[in-house]
Amino acid sequence: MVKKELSETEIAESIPDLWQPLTDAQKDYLAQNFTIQKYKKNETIYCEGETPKHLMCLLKGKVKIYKDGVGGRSQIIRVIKDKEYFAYRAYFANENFVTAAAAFEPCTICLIPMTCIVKLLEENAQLGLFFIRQLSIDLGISDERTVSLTQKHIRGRLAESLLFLKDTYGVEEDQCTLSIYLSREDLANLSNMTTSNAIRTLSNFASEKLIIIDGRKIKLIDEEKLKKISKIG
Amino acid sequence: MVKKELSETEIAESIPDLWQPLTDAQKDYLAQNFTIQKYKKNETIYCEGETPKHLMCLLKGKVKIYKDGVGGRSQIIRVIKDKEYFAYRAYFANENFVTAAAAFEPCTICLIPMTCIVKLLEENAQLGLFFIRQLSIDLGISDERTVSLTQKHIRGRLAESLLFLKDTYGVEEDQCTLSIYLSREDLANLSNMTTSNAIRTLSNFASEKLIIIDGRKIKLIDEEKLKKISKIG
DNA sequence: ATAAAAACGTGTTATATAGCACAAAGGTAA
DNA sequence: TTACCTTTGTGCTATATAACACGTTTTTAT
Repeated sequence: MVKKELSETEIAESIPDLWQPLTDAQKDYLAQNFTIQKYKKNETIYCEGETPKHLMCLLKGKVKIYKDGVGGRSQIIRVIKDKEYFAYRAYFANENFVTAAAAFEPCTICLIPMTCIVKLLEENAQLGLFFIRQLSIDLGISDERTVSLTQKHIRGRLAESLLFLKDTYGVEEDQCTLSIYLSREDLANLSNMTTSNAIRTLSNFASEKLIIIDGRKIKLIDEEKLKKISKIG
Repeated sequence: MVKKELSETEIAESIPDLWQPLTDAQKDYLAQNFTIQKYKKNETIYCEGETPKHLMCLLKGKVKIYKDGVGGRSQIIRVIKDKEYFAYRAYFANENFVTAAAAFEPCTICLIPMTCIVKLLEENAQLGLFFIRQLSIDLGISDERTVSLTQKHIRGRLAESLLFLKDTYGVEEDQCTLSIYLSREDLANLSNMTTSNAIRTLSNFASEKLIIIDGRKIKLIDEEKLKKISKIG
């Protein structure tokens, strides 16, 4: 494995939204206080109940935020792609984590102590607006998701998840293969259904020529139809 | 109807969390820019799809934030009690409303143009922290709720709603009658179930002596048992 | 290379909850 | 009062989806 250390500048370029509103002194302060951490595939990043200490920025990889509910069933709440921030909500709400986070793939994460962030927030209002915007977007998504997951039928929920994965992580060069290869179980946990129903429904979509499945590789063929299925529930 | 105009000071006292971090000049600015609006019982406050323009602070009354989903089913996303702020999320996310709001009871609402708020935010970092905190709390609740509504069984969801209503709106002098009188339909929409199942489950709780129902009046008798039912799903 | 363990796939059954129909009660308006 | 509409309540039926069991394939570890 080639391991290249990321330079300070490279880090900064990776996290422009947060970095940009800062003064030079503030940038310096941040640069002196972050650490880099690597996580293996499927490794837990934080657990439910733990006390949040750092703002995390995903520099490389893919992360799931999930919650274990009743009867061992797990629900994926949201997913993180590179250059996104996470793990800060609970700190701001003055709570322990109510969710857990794990790496879908090998990840590189930049950690910044929340105390540093709060210090910067007290002197830089633009930074505050950055978090307000991010939290507002996430809250809207969460509200939409509550209704989708409770009211749509299985086919609608799975179609929605497939489209959502395309939106979030994009596709490969062929423009239709999802760039993320999830297990059937993760797909089920994302879509609020059992693993067997995810498998069955995926097969149905394939025989209806809406998608092509090759192991964990999923090609979206008829996106319009999938959107329709997602919409009508 | 006795109509008493609220004085500036009274308004200010009603909204301390937002008011408190402001300088005198900022308070003055706010005081010159708010308006008061009254809404009748069941009146719509804003609709899905509309463009948000004002921060709203509920001075008096009770409000539901809801979303109409597939097949005419409505889901109550959250409820607002007096002295709480709402309607600002969509503006910060630069979206139109994805939810609607309506008055459970006659309401008095203070409206502040979001442009004013943004102006204050740019010069007052403490105010930013207020919104960050509020959004963070709401996002946590929304995440918890997603899992509850999808994974718990009917009894668990209804028990949770009853306890939630007690937490939010409190009880009357007898210490057990919920201070809010909801229709069975609203109770169902809060708990993600059909009206008939809300009625049935409520009756079951009553015959199990967990609650006493008298029309829309609900007394919580065995709160411990309700908590247990809510927890195990 | 081989064993062990995960993940995947499929058929069958069980069940929670939605859907529907209809009656009774309560509130509202003329 | 009468009529009317909404809300509440109840029984029955239909159905979507979970649960289970079991075989096959793929991945991982030794």
